[in-house]
Amino acid sequence: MQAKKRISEAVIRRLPRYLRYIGELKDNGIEKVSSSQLGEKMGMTASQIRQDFSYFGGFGQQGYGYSVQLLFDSMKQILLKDQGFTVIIIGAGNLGTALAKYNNFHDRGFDIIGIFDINPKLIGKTINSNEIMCIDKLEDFISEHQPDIAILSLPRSETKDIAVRVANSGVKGLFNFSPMDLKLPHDIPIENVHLSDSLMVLGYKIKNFQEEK
Amino acid sequence: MQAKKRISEAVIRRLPRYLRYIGELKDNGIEKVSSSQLGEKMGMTASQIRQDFSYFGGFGQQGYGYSVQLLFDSMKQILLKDQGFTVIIIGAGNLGTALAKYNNFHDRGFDIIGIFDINPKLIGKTINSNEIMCIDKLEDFISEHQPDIAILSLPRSETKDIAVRVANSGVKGLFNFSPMDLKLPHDIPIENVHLSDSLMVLGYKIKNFQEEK
DNA sequence: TAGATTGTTAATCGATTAACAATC
DNA sequence: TAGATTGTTAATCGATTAACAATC
Repeated sequence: MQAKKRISEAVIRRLPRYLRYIGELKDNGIEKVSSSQLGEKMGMTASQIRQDFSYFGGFGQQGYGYSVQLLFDSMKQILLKDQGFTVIIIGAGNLGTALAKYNNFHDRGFDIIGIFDINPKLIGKTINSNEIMCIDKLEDFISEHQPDIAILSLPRSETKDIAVRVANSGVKGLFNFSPMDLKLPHDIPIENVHLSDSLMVLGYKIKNFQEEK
Repeated sequence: MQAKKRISEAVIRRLPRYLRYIGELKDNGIEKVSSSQLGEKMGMTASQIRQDFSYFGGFGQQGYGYSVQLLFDSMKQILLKDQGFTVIIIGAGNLGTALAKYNNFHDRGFDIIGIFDINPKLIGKTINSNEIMCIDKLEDFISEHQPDIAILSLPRSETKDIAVRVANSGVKGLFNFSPMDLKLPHDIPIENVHLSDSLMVLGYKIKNFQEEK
């Protein structure tokens, strides 16, 4: 086992991808895999896979490879808390609703336990057995249920204020969909999903695709 | 102007972020900015900003800095085609609908010109003046309107097939929301948005946040 | 002109890949 | 045991930062 060092952002971002591929192997009843087989499948070098896994202690056996089950369990343990994570969604517009109904979150260990909006027409409605609550109840709900994560699917203009409120109340991380870089006085992990940024990257690549060949 | 070399992925991914910040300066009526001012604002080094801009020829003047207007126009020109991009959305479920209503795409130069679904209950409905069409009409529509990009907001099981169909019909890039890595026989740009991967990264960071301090 | 700030080259840092001894 | 494949160290590659001559 390698000496414990800080895991780089690049490595962290590969972990969910490992989990997906290993889960697939498991679902196909495959019991063992070598770093070169997995590398082939994932389009990366065997070396990088072994290097990445070794940051967490290494899960393999020389001469054999990796047990898919062990790899899967280890990766889950690295990424999830024992009970998974609890999540609230703030903003029950189209995007918030879509996210509330998105089953992949639950399947990957993220449970939505509350949905909030300011619009009286939405409050009281139910999405996947979660009743939409008035945003006035945000602080009370958080202190009672201690959700780990708040998903912010709000208009840009509301995002900063609400982010400060949830961070103040003790939420541990933010998942932000507004097209802005949230800067808070609180030092907590924030994951931004900038859909139009991603689309622009795609546009750039399309534009420059032909001439690069 | 630096010799023309391949722009790295890292640089490309920063471009939309530059555009956002420069647009903000412009909206605030600010006329000039230096690399160090911009770096301060964006949380990056002045050196990186100058290096990045120089890949595209450099837009500044020694001793003065950068004209915000020129920077904005240049960045738009680098990222967008003259007429912007045309986009179709395939899959008008919750996520597809949310994306169809998401105004940021339009504001950034991406115009949605068609929406498709397989569900007869949705076909004929209208989202932002786009009527949802039956997926049977996909090929005809594409050959008539030549959209640049297809957004795939489909069930995982449908994604691969539809991706192949649109790529065959001449769509130039894919924006995929299914939790899988699309591998196609066609060599075209694909941008994956893996929401649960991002959420897992956030989970990991939350889990490891305290002990790192 | 003097001061400021660029664009670019060189130095550093970090991430990926290669190599190989350890060992199952 | 012999063959295979890991975990880890060393080498390479690429990206970021620093330095500075060019020049507005």
